[in-house]
Amino acid sequence: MASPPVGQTEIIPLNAAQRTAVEHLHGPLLVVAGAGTGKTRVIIERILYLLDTIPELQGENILAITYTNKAADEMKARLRRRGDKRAEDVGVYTFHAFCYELLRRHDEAVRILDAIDYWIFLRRRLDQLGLDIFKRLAEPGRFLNAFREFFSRCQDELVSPADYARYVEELAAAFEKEKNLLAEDERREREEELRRQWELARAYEAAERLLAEAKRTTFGGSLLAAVKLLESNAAVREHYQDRLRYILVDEFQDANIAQIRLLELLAAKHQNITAVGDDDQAIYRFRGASYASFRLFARLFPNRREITLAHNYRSTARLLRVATELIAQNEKARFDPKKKLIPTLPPGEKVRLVEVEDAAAEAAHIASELKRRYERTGSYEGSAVLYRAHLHRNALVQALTRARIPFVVRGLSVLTNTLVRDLLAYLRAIENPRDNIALARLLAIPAWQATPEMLFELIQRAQRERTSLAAAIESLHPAVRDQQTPLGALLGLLAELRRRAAELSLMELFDLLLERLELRLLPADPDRPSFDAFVAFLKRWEEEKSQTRRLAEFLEYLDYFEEADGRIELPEDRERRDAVQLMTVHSAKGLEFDSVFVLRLNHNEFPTRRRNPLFEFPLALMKEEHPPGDFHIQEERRLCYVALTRAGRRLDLVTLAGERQRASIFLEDILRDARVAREVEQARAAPAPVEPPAGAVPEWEALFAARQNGACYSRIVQWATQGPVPEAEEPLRLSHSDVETYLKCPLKYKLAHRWKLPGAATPAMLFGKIMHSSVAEFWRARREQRPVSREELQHIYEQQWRQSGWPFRDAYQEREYRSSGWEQLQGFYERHAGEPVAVLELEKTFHWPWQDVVLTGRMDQVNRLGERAVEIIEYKTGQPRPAKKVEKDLQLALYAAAAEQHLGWVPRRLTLYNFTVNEPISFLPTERNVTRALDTVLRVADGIRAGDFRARPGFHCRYCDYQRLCPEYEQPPAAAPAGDAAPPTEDVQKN
DNA sequence: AAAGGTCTATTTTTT
DNA sequence: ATAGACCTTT
Repeated sequence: MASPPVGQTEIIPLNAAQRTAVEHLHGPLLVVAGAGTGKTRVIIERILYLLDTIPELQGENILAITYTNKAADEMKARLRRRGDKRAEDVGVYTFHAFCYELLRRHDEAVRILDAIDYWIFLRRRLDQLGLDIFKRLAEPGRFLNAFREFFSRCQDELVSPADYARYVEELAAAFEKEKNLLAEDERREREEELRRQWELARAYEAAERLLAEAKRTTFGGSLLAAVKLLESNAAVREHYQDRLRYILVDEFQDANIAQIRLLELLAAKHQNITAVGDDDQAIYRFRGASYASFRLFARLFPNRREITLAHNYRSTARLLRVATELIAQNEKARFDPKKKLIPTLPPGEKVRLVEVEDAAAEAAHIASELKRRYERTGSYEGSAVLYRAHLHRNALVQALTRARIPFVVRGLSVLTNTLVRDLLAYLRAIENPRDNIALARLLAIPAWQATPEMLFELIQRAQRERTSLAAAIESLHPAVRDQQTPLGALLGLLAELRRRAAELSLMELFDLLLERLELRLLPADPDRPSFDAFVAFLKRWEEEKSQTRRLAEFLEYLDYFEEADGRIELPEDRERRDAVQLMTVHSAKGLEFDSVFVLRLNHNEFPTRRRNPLFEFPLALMKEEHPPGDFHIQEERRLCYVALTRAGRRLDLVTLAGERQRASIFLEDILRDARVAREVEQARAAPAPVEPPAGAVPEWEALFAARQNGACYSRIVQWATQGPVPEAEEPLRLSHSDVETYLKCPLKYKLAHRWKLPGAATPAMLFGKIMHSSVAEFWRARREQRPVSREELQHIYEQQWRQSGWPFRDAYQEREYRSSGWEQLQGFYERHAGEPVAVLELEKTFHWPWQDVVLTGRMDQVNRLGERAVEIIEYKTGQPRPAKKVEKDLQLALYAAAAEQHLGWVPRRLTLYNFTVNEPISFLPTERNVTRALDTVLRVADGIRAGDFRARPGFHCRYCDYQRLCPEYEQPPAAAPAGDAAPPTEDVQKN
């Protein structure tokens, strides 16, 4: 428990229902135990009662199953406390740990891959998955998460690759029969869908085969395999059936079909199975939990006994009244629609419902409430803030940091920690001397004594000399070679470690790095837990996952890890009690707090908007009936119920009431009945205090002050948000891509175009360049009246590849790009080889002074159509866009304007030629679109001149090079805990 | 009322 | 990239 239990302690005697559940001896038992009714206690007491009552019963005859390791550990600890050997021997497992052990008896070598490692496993074997429709050259891993989720869903439902293939065969057969009766477009649609299904079935089969060959399995796979083993192997089955005389399952509402089948098999002989849970708290449907686990249990064990625990020992009566009213709206979907919690505590305070203007006001409100309570009680213990999605906490984290309120965030990746990011920057700069982003980060570490101005100067020089930042340092300061200057020392350090990287393992190299940096963290350092988690991650990789143990392989792994949305989480912080707990509602399940805030109770936030998976698990394969009503809202409502029932004495609900915000339907649920509404006190919070300037977190410098030791703690985020900016050249020069970059993210524009810090090239960009220059070569020859044969074009193309090289590591991607590029070029050749040449310009650049800016650009090709009439052609690689989108394309509209108003042409036609489809789209931009494009340019110019460079996080961040420098992805340093964090005892020398 | 255009935000999590 | 919500136009 995250706080001392407010409810029933073990001294209070069991109530009648609890006692009946504990003392039930023979046959199946279903315990429907609402929130706070002492369900874990019943399980423990029941195990102890069985051991006491049946003398010949051994610990190993009892199996207790939970969902999380944490729950299992807690149960073990409570059994151990009994000090009874038999109680200690009771098998307490998670479902997956149990299956894993079962499988390992038959194959010692089997290992389980978690979701991220499975993603990486598949990513490295993409070429063997037989992908065609679900192949994306620019983003090879694009569909892997969807695949992984789908495979896992299949396994939850006990559907093997062979089962799925059979299902698709049936679909195909049905289609064959009907297809002559179908209208043309419907037939085509069905064919299309069938091909997708075949590919899905093939990929599932291939993925499982690859896992088996590598002696790996997944969580879902291990469950399916365990069930198959028990079904097919009588000896194993009977062994377990004999041994397991009593089986108890906690949180049964979250069981999926495979887990229920497993239990059925294990309990077949003795039938002594106890399922405990609360269907109102079923919140894991999205990962396969059955719609109706309780109903399935009832069907499998018709002679079960059923007990309902209704007395709640956690929450005040008022609070329960509100929570109960909410969940009652799920009526149709509930196992027992009438179930109600019975309060045992006094009425207590009213539930508070507060309307605030926006996210900042929400954060400010919660922070000031917390502060008020602290002033009253002298502690932050026992308070939690719960939210639906991690994103909802961002403003709050800032507000709490600013207010110096200690807090612990669950599920935060240490990859957002400044120190960890710095160490990673060192590792990256060691591995790749041309990694400018990493080096920029390092330059902002005080120990190296660089300034933003120095960085800008270096960037300029690197650009002029077409080299890396590191090379620019050497050429700017020849003195660095003798390592007398701080920058020289930095380069020297990187070079030394780079030399050693060949012979040292990752951990050896990392230790050497720490030694050189003289990084010393005191046990009480707020960064200690993040640092430790990071080191544990490195170790674990080296020992369990790596082939070579070398830095290069690790960085490849880490890139994939991040692409797969992997997080390195802090172990749960049991020590820091005097802190507010921030977590998602999901991770709050099973916990209780004296005081709970639930935030963002808004339409489309909580409940979240409905979203369907890319690959829907087919209804036809589902082994259970679908529940009535709107399942999404029901599940979200259960989640909200979980949130409300975490609270003991105080519950604060917060909703945004800004102009475009609607309240959550759950608030309506609660307020609909006037008698319940009376238990809620409604208020409107004071307007939010004025926010500090964009992106600024003023206290960072103060928070850094305590961390002066070691050559770490980069100030790059402050440089990026508050530091000086190189003077802009006036008039401002803007290309279409500058404009688009600024619109996407002003901070990215600032770093890429004002700082001019170059990001890394991407495979897609390289491919685009190769295709463009191949075509330009082709037209250049044609313009000179030289016919070009297909072989010559191929020669040109291959020449381009040779010149560029492939600086990326993914050989599969290169192969695919290379062959697909040639195929596309041949399509282009078919179309244009015989065409008369009308090329007026190739790669025509322009600088058009317009109003107070200069518009720049480069037209791929301009064809002559008449006296002054021209066609402007742009070539594109990658996913084609529909014609409608193309017609509003900013780039082409600007080119049209430049052609007409600056180059003296009459653009008759703008053509976008996409290589992928080999189908040009031609149009003439409307007056309106041109005006709009030019307006956009002016708007952007205004923003730039006003110095508005706020980061705009979003979808595009995924492939943004500057993420490693971005304030949106870096947590402010934690406030040092008052008092006990002594300053470093020695002033560490800085290199 | 329907259609089309524009804006906006893109989960939750265990093993 | 994409879907859904919301806004505008017909």
